[in-house]
Amino acid sequence: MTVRHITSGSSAGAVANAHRASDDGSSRTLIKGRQTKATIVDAALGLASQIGLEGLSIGALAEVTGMSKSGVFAHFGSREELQISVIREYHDRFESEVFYPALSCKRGLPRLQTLFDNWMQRTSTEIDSGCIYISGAVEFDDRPGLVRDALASSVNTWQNALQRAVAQAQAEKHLNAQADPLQVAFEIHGLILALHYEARFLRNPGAVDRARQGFNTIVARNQP
Amino acid sequence: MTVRHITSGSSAGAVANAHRASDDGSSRTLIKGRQTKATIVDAALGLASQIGLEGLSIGALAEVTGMSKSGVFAHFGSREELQISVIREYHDRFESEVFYPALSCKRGLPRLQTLFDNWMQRTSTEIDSGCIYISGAVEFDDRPGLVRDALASSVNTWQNALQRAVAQAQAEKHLNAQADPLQVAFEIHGLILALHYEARFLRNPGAVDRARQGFNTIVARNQP
DNA sequence: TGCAAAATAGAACGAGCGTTCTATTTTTCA
DNA sequence: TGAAAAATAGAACGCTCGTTCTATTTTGCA
Repeated sequence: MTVRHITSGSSAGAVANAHRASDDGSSRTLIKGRQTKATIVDAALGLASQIGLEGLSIGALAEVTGMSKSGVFAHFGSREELQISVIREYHDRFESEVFYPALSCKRGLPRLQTLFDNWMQRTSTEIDSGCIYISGAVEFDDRPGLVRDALASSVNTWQNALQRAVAQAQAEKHLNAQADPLQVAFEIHGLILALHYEARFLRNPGAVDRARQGFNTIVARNQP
Repeated sequence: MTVRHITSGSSAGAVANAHRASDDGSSRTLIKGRQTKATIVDAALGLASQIGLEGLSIGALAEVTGMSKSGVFAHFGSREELQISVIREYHDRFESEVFYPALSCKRGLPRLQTLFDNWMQRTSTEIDSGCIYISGAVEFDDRPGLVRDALASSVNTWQNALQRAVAQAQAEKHLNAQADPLQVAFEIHGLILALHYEARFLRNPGAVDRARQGFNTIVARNQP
């Protein structure tokens, strides 16, 4: 099996950090600064998952990591770059927790099913750490800029992967070829969003089963 | 036809405003302060629809309405009360734009269809004014307090109304009685959320048709 | 080991925030 | 019309924010 990266090859071009912020992934030696940066981004992702990318503050981050504000700041050069770093980190984790593991399932419906299960798991079981693809969309739908762009880019990448999985299930004759993969992906996305809404905001414990049943219905309806 | 209010009768008990903020709806004479408050809330709703309830600031509101910060503030006594007022206003408008008009359609599937259409309209065509039931859920899912409570209460009211409409469609033999109204409402909610996400964040113009098609599919599947 | 470079700390900045206080204007009603 | 009440303005508060500056410490490497 050819392991295909979720991203379509475009490496998004390593924007040079404005200040003296350490560059990403070029050198081989893992110097101290890089470790620290990783620690900060990890903490930032945890914080952003709870209170959102917009709620992320350098002061709070400094307190959590036990550093000074300026010490944290120096790694990014701006709050915007910090937010983008968080999005990149989330993208990587999403990829390695949702997308990659599904590649070991055989192409078609099994893989699609696993993608959905993994996705649902991320959305629901980690009940205290929200999905920044969802919260970020709400926060940045009216806020143009680099953060929004990074967010939309990651989401598009994932949506394409999902659509591809649906199309593959059709190609494998697991799903009816009549169906529009975009429509199916749209409806699946809706189930995840409803799950997130009901589980996280309304604290409705039955939401997971509802989402799963919705998925099963979609599959059953598009049986070849 | 008995016009039933969307709220289940509980008037939520007119919490007395802390300061000298004008009380709501008791007196008959429409004194100046009440008009001004309505103007402020209207502006606040517009602002909150764009940048969220959390993004709402009294300073910005003062600028928009041409008043002083303290002049604005005095009407509410706290930022929290301002946010709650905005939620109440949104609730009323949602009720009168989505719920009430559907009551003129005959009970069952026609009414359910109209509810969905109106709901979709609010979510999509007013493309530059987001739904605070959606943005608010993301902003307050980890923030306990009166604002969250007010939001959840309004959302629950509306969800109950939607579930009732589904059950009525079953009672009228327009939909299969086997189906679980909660499950159907969940899936419809997902369609609206996906519509909001794709139309507002991803700027995908085809989202309205996708949502409509999703609804039609749900109806077709649950045909008696 | 020593020296340049990188990483971090600490203080300070200007701005915006919600809120409080007091004064002043406007409205209401007998 | 005039006095009481309500509405509004204006200044100031303590706080937090992102950011900038200058030291100081720590690291990496010849």
